[in-house]
Amino acid sequence: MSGEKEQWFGPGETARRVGVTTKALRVYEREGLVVPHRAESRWRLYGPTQIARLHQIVVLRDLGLSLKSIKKLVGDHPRLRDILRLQRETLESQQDKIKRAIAIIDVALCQIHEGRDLSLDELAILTKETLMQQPADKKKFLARFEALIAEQDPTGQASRTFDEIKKEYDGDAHKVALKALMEEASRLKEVGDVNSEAAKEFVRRVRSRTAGIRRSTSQAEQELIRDAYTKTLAEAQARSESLWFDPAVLEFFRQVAQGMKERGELN
DNA sequence: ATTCTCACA
DNA sequence: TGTGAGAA
Repeated sequence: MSGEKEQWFGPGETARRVGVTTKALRVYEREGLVVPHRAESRWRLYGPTQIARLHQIVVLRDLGLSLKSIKKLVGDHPRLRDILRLQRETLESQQDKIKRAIAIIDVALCQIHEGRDLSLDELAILTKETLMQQPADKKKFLARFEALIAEQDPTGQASRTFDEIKKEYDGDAHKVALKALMEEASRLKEVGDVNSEAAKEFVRRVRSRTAGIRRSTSQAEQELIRDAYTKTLAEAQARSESLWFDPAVLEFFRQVAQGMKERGELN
């Protein structure tokens, strides 16, 4: 083909051209990502194929991929699109982690601000409660939830409503407030009286917060979303996936609201 | 300016 | 996932 002879470089020159250290080259070799040729002298020699592969390795590494995943990717013939999708997912999950950490700090700061001094032990408990939840499962749950809504939603109106609800509750302040609400709900549910004044008061309070959403959403859409939720929950439980909320608490308040409706205590 | 191994972060 | 030391 071309008159140009194949060029072979020693470790130093190769490292310089690829933008890594010779140490790194040998780590990649140890992990089975590149196999350089050897001169009689036992010196490593890197040719065009090796250099090309090294370039692939460094670009994937700069994306934050582990050597182990890079090994799988360069060995196979992956579409760049698939690599980027994969990496996007892991970055998103890291982002979730950071967001949860911030939420924990916000809750702690909030309590300190109120004059309540947290011990490290209490912070540890807070961390366990908030950080231990599985972001992957949560995302999976929400994705399935949305998919089921879309399935039964020819006009797309219910999906738009769901999007709005998600946006509405996406802020950190809302998340902290929501967490407080869930804790209160959990305590009320432990009491177990669906007709207690406290439970009914709680329902009224939550409904007043969500009045706007309910007003702008048709009965049919609300039912559609409810159905999708029930199905998603059933599927998740069938796979015994962990959830970040307690479905029993929601069911408890569904009963409270049901009772109130039957007695005409709700509009 | 290279090889290898080992300890260390 | 690399780095630095030390011997060859």
